[in-house]
Amino acid sequence: MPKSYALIDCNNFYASCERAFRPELKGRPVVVLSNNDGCIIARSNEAKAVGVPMGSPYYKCRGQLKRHRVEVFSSNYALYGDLSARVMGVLTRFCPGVEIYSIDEAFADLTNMPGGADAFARQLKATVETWTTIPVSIGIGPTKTLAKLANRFAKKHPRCRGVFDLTASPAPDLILKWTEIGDVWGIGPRHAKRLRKLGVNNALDFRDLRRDWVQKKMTVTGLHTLLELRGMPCLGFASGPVSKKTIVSSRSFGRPVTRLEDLLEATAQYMTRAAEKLRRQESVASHVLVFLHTNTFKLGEPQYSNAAPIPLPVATQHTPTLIRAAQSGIERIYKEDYAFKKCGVMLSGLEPKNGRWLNFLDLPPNNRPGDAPLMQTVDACNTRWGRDTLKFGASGNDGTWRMKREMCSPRYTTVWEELLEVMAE
DNA sequence: TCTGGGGTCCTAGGACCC
DNA sequence: TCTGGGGTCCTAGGACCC
Repeated sequence: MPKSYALIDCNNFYASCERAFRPELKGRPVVVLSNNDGCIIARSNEAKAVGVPMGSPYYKCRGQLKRHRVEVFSSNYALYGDLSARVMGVLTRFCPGVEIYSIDEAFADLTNMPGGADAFARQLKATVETWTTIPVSIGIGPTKTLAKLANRFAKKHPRCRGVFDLTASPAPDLILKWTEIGDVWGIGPRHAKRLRKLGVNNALDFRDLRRDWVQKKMTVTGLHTLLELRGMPCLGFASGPVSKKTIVSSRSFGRPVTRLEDLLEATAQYMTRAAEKLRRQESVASHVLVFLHTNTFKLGEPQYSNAAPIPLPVATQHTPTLIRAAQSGIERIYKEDYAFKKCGVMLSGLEPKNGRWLNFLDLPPNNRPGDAPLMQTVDACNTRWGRDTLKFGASGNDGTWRMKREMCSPRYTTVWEELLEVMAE
């Protein structure tokens, strides 16, 4: 029985979020910057139309943005995360199976939808937009890769009005031919370049290649893409949350950092975030990795980068233990007289908190009876009264290394003090 | 002055085991 | 002149994704 997968994708998601509480920005060019106001990472259609490039450094296109009177925002993940949850909430309410793929995308299984997938998708799109203000596009295909491809087509062709069902198309090959090879999901810039040299210019050309050749040159991942384009599902569909296998928290600094004390503070702060994510998915970590590096864009300056692995005797989710491990790693690899740009932590060797083998090392003092209730209390307070209501002294107070966010919009939906105010007369 | 952050999967090669 | 065969685990690096 052939499947019908839908890919629901929010249009210009971060830019659309900035408009949610600023309706006067509709029809105006809007861009959103990465952390530290570094690069342009989201653009409204109007910003794309005036030629603002994706991914380029903000300081390089400041003049252009000003000339076109583009509205510029620092990224506001509190807002985007919350609006994402609302969009996903609508999808899970109406679709039988939903796989949340990223902050702005989800797959849904629309096989055997009464009334047909296309009609259902149009209704779904209208509901998401009415309830959240976020515009979405929906592509439907017999595999995830083809649903992605259909989604791109839905976005680019006004006649689709935001929804395109490849399984109901009279000429699916034409849609494949229209899709450039580099725009196929799973084919990145490297493979695209190689393929173009061989005259493989679009999804249709690729689909008709020999499978053993593709497997040899592009490993089984390339083979999966090939088969998916032929309509054979190779990528699994996971409704429900999937636990991460690694958790990373890292940031570039707002200014160059040379002092060990600042690096230790930042490390504690990042580990606090990583450990929160770890507990949220109810895992424990048995391995910590810390890393730091100088600014690789500064070609004239002395460069240094290093990483330190720290195996833990007992897998844990206890923030102070994880902070101590990470800081010991930083002390090991720190060198004086370098201007550091970034550091970070990674947790790996993750296992479910319950349902793993215990050993005698799990006893005190490695695992004290008070540790778990302490972390539960900290998490509960921070959930109820806001992030960092309770925090660890090791992460400091107002370190000047913290990131730059000079054009941040209010956290309209997650912080009481920043709620939208409306005048009624 | 100013260039993001967080993931996954695959393969090759080294270390180590019997 | 001559130096096995078969495994596992780990890490680094490449490629891709949002």
